[in-house]
Amino acid sequence: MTKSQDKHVLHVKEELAQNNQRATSYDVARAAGVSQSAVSRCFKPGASVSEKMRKRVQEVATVLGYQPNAIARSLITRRSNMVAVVINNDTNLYYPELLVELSGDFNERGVHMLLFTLEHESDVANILDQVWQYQVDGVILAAQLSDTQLSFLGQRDIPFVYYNRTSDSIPCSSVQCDHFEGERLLVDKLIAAKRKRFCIITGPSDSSVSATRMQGALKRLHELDISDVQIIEGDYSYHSGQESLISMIDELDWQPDAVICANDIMALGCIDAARNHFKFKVPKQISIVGFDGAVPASWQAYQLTTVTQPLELMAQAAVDILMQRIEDPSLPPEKRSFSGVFSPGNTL
Amino acid sequence: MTKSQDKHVLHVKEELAQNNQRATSYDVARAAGVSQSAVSRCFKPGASVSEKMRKRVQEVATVLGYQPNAIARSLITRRSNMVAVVINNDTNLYYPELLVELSGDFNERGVHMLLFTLEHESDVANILDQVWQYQVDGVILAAQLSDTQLSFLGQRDIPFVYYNRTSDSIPCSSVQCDHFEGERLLVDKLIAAKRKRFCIITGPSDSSVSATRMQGALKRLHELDISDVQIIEGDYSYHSGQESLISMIDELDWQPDAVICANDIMALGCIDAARNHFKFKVPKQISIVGFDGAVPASWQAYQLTTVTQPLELMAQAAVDILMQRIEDPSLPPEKRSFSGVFSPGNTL
DNA sequence: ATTCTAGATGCATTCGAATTCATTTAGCAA
DNA sequence: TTGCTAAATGAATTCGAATGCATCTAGAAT
Repeated sequence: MTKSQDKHVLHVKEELAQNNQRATSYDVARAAGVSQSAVSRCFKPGASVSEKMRKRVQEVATVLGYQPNAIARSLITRRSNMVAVVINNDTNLYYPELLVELSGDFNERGVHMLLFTLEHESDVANILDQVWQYQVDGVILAAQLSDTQLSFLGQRDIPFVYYNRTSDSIPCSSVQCDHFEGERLLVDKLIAAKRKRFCIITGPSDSSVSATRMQGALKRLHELDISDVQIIEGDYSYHSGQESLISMIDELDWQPDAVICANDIMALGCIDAARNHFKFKVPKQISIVGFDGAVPASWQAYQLTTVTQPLELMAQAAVDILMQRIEDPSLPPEKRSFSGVFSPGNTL
Repeated sequence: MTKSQDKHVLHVKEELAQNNQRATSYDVARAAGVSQSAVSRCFKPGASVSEKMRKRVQEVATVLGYQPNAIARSLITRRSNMVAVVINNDTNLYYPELLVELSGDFNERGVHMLLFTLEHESDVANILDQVWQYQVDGVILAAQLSDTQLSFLGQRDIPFVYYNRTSDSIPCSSVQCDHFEGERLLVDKLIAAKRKRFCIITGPSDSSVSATRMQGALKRLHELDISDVQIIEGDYSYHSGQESLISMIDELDWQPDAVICANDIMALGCIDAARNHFKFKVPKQISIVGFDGAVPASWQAYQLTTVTQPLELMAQAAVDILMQRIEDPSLPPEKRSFSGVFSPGNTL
């Protein structure tokens, strides 16, 4: 860089500083004595620019602290490089690994995550408007939507992937753990352990995941001609696991030797209630199984027998499917299902 | 709406559908027979528009499925209504409530969260570039940054708030739990329980939170003239809690009657190791305390004695401080500190 | 009826980068 | 040296909404 050029650059820099402005591609162009198009091209890999130009522009850009404005770029390219992740509160509380994994996978592809958490189901409509306004390239849905809401996305041609959920009436991409099969497997294990009196603690009634799991368990029990089954509704929380077992035994007067919980956290509550409230030996007097492979389930105090969701694979698959559909929107919906992995534990 | 107007609107709608295009404010204007500015004003609360106009435009907008393009708006208003949340992986795994709380608070104010998770500290620089490119209005930092990196934000006048961290050399806003005091309190409780032989399991060496907590504990022990203290480095994980206690006793040959863990999760690992590996009675033979108020710490199997961070208040404070500085960037940095709340538990 | 004013509306410009198209330059062969 | 091609560069336009400014309208005051 010659001295006079250097001066020129510094002059532009000072000018920007005075007006408290960010450097734009025009500023860089002006400072480097080239056109704005040239600057733009220097930041696009594979563009037709001479080595000299690229070096010069990069130098000036560094001095001015220039970085392309992603917002302006999005406007013209019609690609925001942002995806929305819609997740209900519980999902993040019970599987915090999901967000971490998704975030890592997206970042590797230069895609950014706009996070929407749902407190109430009623917030969904509002959130979909936001999603639409922010021109996200795609959406990961880890929350339950109505068919109407799903079709909102479909009609507007926003690629999306359902995580651990699906819709029967609307064609859509999804990634799932095979809850149904996993739960069948657990029932078989309980049977093998000579369990006779079954009890099921479900998740909240509006959870499709819970519904599928419980159907799997019930179907298998039915196939095996077992009808001694009590069902009680929980809400996925540790506390509800405790309370459900207690009211099952104390109020419904039904003493099970096998408890099937719709998720791990309730199973842990259940174990504690069995041990502390009823002084049961687990698994000697009562077997307890969960579903998920939550981290605390493997802690020594519990060592829960459960089926682990391959969360990492599932997240990767969701990202894969979504990104493919963003690249090529004409791709048809795809559903991927992963088998859960049996984790023996010590409660069966 | 007259019949002919209706027809006109539908014509525009069809045109858009054919070209597979989103409706813009121009389309709405064209369909409604008004100017683009008018449409824009109809979506701005408090703008000077007649009731008739507003109604007409809203009608047409609904038919065409028009929503203002947030990207285009950001470009002209220089406000993206997005904030970046930079969080290291562990933070979300150990306190998933934080993201949920932040997200809720921001959404209430119509602000959206761009999420960045950090796997390695080395990613920070890269992420700061992204943050800059996306023109976020502000940043919440729940990850450790170097002073150089902090000053990157400072120089560029991006408002930011440090969560549970601070910098001594760079003036910055922050929200913190008073780790130091909280830890002193725990020491006093342990002393009151007649504990003599202390052991400390720290977090990773680069964690400033752990450092502060441990300083608090050590300072207090020192004041009380207790020098029988062994220190071992953990990494915040359950597993490292277990291992640390085991190697403390088996390898360092130091049998403590009080264990101070830098966080709750390690304390839980520690409890399990004490009970299962060493067959100790907790708290009869050994006291164990943590810090955080993590959810599993209160489970019946553990009932950990700990100090709970008022996470909700802290998140709200962080959002408050940040939003204030976004509205008025001339505001000086502000630091808010919250006392932790003693949670008695049953391990002391 | 005339003047005045506040409110409503439209025109034209702006934000910052990408891209098409036309033009220039450089490199090489003849 | 001339002619040709491919690469490099710049000018001009575009994306979609917001806004300052000028103009127009309607209702009130005279």
